[in-house]
Amino acid sequence: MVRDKEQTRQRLIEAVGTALSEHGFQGLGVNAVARVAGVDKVLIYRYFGGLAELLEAYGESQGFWPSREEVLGRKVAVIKALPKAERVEAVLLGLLDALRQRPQTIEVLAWEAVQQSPLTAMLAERREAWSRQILAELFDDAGPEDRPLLTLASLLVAGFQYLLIRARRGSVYGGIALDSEAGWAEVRDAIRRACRAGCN
Amino acid sequence: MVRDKEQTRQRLIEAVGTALSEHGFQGLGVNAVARVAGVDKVLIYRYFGGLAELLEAYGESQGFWPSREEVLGRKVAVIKALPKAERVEAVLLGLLDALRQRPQTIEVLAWEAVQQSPLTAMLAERREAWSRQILAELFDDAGPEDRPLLTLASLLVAGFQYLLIRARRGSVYGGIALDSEAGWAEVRDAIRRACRAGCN
DNA sequence: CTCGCATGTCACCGTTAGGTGACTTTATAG
DNA sequence: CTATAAAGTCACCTAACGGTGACATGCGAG
Repeated sequence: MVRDKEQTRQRLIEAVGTALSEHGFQGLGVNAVARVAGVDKVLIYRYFGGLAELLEAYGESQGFWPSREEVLGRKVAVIKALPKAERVEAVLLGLLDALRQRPQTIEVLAWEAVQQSPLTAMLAERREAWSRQILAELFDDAGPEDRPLLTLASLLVAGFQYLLIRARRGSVYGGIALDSEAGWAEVRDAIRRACRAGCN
Repeated sequence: MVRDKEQTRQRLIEAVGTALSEHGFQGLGVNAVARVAGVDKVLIYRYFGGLAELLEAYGESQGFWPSREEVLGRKVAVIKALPKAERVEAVLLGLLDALRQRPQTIEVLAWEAVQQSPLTAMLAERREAWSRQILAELFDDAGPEDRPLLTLASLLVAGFQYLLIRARRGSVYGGIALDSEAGWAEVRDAIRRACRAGCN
């Protein structure tokens, strides 16, 4: 044993991610996390106060939601110069690809969709704040007349997030092959088409 | 006590629906269902073999997935005469309204999205079969060139199903007010716009 | 009427969960 | 060296779960 409080805290936080990837948010509990961390569960209470606070720390430490750079690349200025519909397209496709790299985030999204608890409420609020921020940054020239376009964007995000959630375990949805790159190429194509519809 | 096997079976099946509406698929277990039915849990094993088979019976009894009439109204012939994009639009809007009337079905959809089990696999397969059937009936004239349109349709269905799932407990997603009729009107409008994009 | 079987009740088992108090070990300040 | 407080271990509690065997009860055939 190392007898180092900070390191043990860190191991617990990482164990949350591991447990999420391996067994999903179901079965995520004090006992499971402690088991994965190889640590006594009582330390969760001592160091964090409880599972809720540990999960909160996990949410802070990991940027479990992708950063703006991860979604947009480094070309924010380029994107801002595009017409609105193409801006939406760039954000959506970037977000899709970023999320596909983050199984733990998808797991949290699934959780959020299914359970309402103080923790998931916090995560949901953070996600909403994130989208408001993107909006403010990339669409500062948007007025009420762009509301339909932005609603369409949210609907499309909802759509591929749902597909990502189902792809964790299932392999096909509505004829789309979720386990093949070809299937996701079709999804990307559908997003592009839908965005073009938003402009008029 | 009534001492009527068939009636008790029926009460158990109905209790599944009640338990689903009241407490969600989480916490749906032998004990909970028996409690709601006001019946001893051992009867679930005696009459059905176990919870899985009881749930299967629930899936059969309730048309928990809406019928074609419920989605399309009685005007199938009229819809078939429309251009493809408008046909998609009619199906999607009909499905959205039908699902909004069926909280239990939405609960099952959430479940399906989150847990992979023999039962949810069966439900998922049934849903896929349903969509294949709609496709065959309404789009018998569709060729490979319509594949993008149908992918877009599936993406939009995924989108509003996700919104329906979140609307059970949350109230806002990506700026859309899920607890107000105005929010859903925006969603419907976005679906219409996206469908129009599919034709070219 | 009464006997037998179908119907329904009850008590109990093992397991797992969240949670807590009391214990042991180790680093370090004095 | 030693006292002490932090760090970590252990044993145990209650509750809920899925599941099962033994029991009580009422209906209907003979």
